[in-house]
Amino acid sequence: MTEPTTRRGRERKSAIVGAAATLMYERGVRATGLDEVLAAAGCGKSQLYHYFSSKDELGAAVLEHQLALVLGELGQYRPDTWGGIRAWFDALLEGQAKRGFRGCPVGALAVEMSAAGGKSQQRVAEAFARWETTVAEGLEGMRQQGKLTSSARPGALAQATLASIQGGYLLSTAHHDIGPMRAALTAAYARLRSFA
Amino acid sequence: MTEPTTRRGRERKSAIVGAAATLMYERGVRATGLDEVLAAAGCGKSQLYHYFSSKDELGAAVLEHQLALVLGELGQYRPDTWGGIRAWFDALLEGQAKRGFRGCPVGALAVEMSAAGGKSQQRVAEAFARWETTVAEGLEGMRQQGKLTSSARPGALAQATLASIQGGYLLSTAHHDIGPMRAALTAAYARLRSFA
DNA sequence: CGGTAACTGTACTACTCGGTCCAGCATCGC
DNA sequence: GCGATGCTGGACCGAGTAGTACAGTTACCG
Repeated sequence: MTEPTTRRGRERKSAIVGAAATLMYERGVRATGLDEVLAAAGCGKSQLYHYFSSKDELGAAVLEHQLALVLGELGQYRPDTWGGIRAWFDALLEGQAKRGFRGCPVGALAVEMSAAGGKSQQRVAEAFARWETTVAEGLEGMRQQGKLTSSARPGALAQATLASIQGGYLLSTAHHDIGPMRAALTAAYARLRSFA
Repeated sequence: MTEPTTRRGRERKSAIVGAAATLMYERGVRATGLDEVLAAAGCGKSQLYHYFSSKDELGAAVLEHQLALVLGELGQYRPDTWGGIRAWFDALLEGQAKRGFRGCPVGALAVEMSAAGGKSQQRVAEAFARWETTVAEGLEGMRQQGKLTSSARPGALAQATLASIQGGYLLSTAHHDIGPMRAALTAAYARLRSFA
């Protein structure tokens, strides 16, 4: 609700969002109690309601936080080169295994928040739109550089790629095995290469 | 817990699972209260605990119910022919739109249940394994008929296909738009055709 | 250094939800 | 018909949860 003005305030708010992000990612949004979040963040309830008007708004901040994480990682690579895409895919696989097969930091929240309807669903749609746009821009760059045929549709390709990523995460999480995600990303990469 | 022996008993149990399936699919597992389920099924709490020992077991029955739905639909087509696969994909798209972009009947539950851990997660893994096997068997048939090259790996292809389906559902649900799912399934089909 | 506003801890409330219990009703073999 | 068993309704309980109230502390600014 209120934006923090002091250094301490900013740190507290950030700690709350961080703790909430971890717990909601691991257990799910609805399964995470505010008391747990506060205990993990090491502060009381008044702070939470000083900065957020409801659990819903905290969820929105968490979604934003997780999206920034994902886009930040993507930003470390060149999504307009074949090597960059490949490296990004490898990083996704490694991250999923390292985090214990808990799924996509954004996608895991997305399913629950989409079902909730209302503003939550709208926020999820926007988050994915930003992710899709980032990927599509990379593909558009490749098309202009002649690395992709002019018949390639960056928007649709970006959506199909993201779908493979999300589906790969989902199956990998269900099986607690990286295999399905690797198969999904291999297929996604081959699909992109077919337009080279 | 107890299996019903009379006709009335079977109908009641079936009504409970059906109502729970609808509600859990629409709102999520944890967001669905037992009282809501019972109200929708038109019976009291003692029935539920006469047939199920916990909400968790009810969830397992719902998952089974939804998987049967999905496999039943798949069974209407010939998953070892190009036309059959195409028709199946079209049916998936149509179903998603018709049900109001609520996602995959199985996948929507899967995310929440996987995060819950324990037996729930195991059951989800098994459900997807059965789905994957069914698709893989179709592809294996195609390979033996020479419709797919011998280098094609039915298991991995089935996983990649399912990943595209799940990811397509997820994005389509987030955007409330069939476009992303269509893009995902188009890519999945093209990937399969590349082994023709 | 002093006042103001931001920040913080915690007790409390109102409510929801999973699960239990028990008394009563239907059903079916004999 | 009649007992045994399966089925049914709903009141009840305890745990947990989102959100509030309020009094006290800390940090910034002139």
